[in-house]
Amino acid sequence: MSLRHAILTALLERPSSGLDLARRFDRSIGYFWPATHQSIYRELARLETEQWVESVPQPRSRGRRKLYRVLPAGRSALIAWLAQDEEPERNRDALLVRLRAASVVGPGPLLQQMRAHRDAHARQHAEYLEIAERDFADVGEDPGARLRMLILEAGIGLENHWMTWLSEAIDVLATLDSSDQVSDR
Amino acid sequence: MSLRHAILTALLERPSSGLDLARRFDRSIGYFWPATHQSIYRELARLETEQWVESVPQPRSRGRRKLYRVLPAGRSALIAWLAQDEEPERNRDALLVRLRAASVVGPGPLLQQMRAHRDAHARQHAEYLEIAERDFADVGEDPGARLRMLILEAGIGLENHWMTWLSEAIDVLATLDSSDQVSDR
DNA sequence: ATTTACATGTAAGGGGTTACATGATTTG
DNA sequence: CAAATCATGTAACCCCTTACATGTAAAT
Repeated sequence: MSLRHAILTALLERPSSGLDLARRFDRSIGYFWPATHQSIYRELARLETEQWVESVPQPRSRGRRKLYRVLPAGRSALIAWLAQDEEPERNRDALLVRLRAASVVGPGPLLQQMRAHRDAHARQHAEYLEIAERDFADVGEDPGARLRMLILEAGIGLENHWMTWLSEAIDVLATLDSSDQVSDR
Repeated sequence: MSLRHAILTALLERPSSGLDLARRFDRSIGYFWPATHQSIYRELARLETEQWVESVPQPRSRGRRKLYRVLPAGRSALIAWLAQDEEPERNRDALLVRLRAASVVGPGPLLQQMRAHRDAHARQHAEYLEIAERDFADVGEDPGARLRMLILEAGIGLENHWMTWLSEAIDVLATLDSSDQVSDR
């Protein structure tokens, strides 16, 4: 149930159209709460019926652009949501399922895939570092910026963890593979 | 689409009833692919109609216990799935959404929650370490065991990342809070 | 005018969660 | 035999994904 709160947050930072939101998600909040334009539009519609946001049609603009803005009730709801405490959710990780399967039926072409994952995480890591340099080089005293920087650091650490672990895992798998100790049955 | 493959893997490791599977999930595969007994039963039913598994009713046992076993088609399907490469999926993380919201409307009682999260991750970390000592103290040469150990190490590293990051984040938040630089509007 | 790009939406389906329902065997 | 426990299953709902559809303005 976090999409609506992510949207409220983004709209508080800057009133936007649905598509703008989708684009902004792709390079910030979407890193830890991915959302397509479809799900964003759906949620915006709900938020509007609940009077948590309002929309103003923008004539003389492309398409049927509408600008969304958070209403006081939406702001209150966001603050109320922050006050609820929730358990840490367990994340699903298909790669670990695959590795577990490999421990039973043999690794097969998994080594390749883990290299691809390692590279993907390395790319994401690099992207985060770029953002850090570009947006947070001199974070200063602004508390909002320091919190956003914290979030980015969570992402950096996470990618770093996966890069490190995947490198080690790849080494182990390569050894097992070459020594042919894992057969297919 | 990984639940079925997680189930196939678990059943290959040991033929089980649905409830047994659910219990085993809670202390192994479920760490990275949580599943309730309901979802497991549903998936088992599907797997059976596809002839990927078979079930043998167990009379003289409690309830209407059925023992599930993987059929050759299921084994092949699992191996085929291992051969497909998939992109790393983006994990959703509500806590980071909350932190982002906090950067806009103020942290409120978030500090408390982050302490709770830190403790929860510390507990999970400790649990993983126990498992490592109990089950992998002398992992030896068995390739299957080494792969399962790798998976555990991924979990340990992950929990470690969150413990570390949360500790730092808590420090930063505490500073911001006490210096009252984040107001509620 | 037609095409391209922008912008909002609809529809179908999948997978998971939660709450509830039912059947069968032990236990007291 | 009643209650507790084990075991399987149903139903409703929610959110997300994917593919498709429609409307409006700019570009050529």
